[in-house]
Amino acid sequence: MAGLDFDPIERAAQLWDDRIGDATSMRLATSIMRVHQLVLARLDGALKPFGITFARYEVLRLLSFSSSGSLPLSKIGERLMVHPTSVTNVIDRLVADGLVDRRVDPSDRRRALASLTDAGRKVLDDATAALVAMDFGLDEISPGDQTTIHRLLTPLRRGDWA
Amino acid sequence: MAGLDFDPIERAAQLWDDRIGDATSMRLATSIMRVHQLVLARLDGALKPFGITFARYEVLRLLSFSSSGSLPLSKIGERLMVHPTSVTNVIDRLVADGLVDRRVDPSDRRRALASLTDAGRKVLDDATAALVAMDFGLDEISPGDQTTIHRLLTPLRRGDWA
DNA sequence: CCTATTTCAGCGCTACTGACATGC
DNA sequence: CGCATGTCAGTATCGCTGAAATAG
Repeated sequence: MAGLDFDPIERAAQLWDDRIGDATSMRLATSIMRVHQLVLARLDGALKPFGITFARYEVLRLLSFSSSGSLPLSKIGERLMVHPTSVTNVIDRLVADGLVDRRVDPSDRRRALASLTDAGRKVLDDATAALVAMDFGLDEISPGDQTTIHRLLTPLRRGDWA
Repeated sequence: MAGLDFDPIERAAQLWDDRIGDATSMRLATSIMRVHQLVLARLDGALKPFGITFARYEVLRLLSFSSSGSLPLSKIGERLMVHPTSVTNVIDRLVADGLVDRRVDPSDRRRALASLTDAGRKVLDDATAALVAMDFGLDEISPGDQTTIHRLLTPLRRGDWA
């Protein structure tokens, strides 16, 4: 299936180093693309039995963490760094599947408030157990290394908050 | 614009730790998703003036690195970990833009060989300069840390080659 | 009037499945 | 015939732009 007998990123990095120059950032950028593709496929695969994607899982989780139990769509987009139209789209599907309720905010009728249904909470709990059981697709990395990677990546996200 | 005054991933990790358990792998998985989104947007933004995406850039680069100057589409998919139908799609667009030539392999007429055109080589060189100038969107991370992250992520990709 | 929130239509991209044609 | 390579049709997901409706 794989067919390769070498690390394709390392190979590309060597050629880059020979012909172009320092390959450090090119190598990491390529790594990030591939690791994302790999981990996302694992997460979506684990969530498939529950009929949700990882993007939808993140919305369910965010709703379950909100103190009031509901959040306006704009807040969801802010927290998850998702475009407003994409939030509408994701919520639409979760509502259609009966996992989320949408209602108008009485205190500001421009707003739409989303909250978990009982079915949504059940799916969230089961999905969470599945993800924890597979260590979020990261079990080849030790907990210590996981923490290190997260810490070293944080400067990239610095623009996400004040 | 951002509106947040805290690290949303760190906030989610704290709540996770309180209510569910160890947040190490959940935090890194979420980090990977966000960092990918961020870096890809930077790369695609830098490549937009050249009319290509990062996915197409990777194909151009791979072709330029091949010793014979051309590669069968199946090989491209293998190396870049891209689905066969996606390879066809990407090559179609590169051919339409005049950056890649496609011809039948004389030695095995099932195969399609892709190679760079002169225009493709020019775009590749200019695009490479632009990406190097922006350090592949990773300039908030020191070269040493970039190397460390890449090394610690590698076990995840271990299944990509024998 | 201006602004904030959300929705809608539409476009572009990538991924995948299943089916198919072609050639080894 | 089986197998490999590639294409096509169709579906799903997400991302964005531009425009509109509604409400503060």
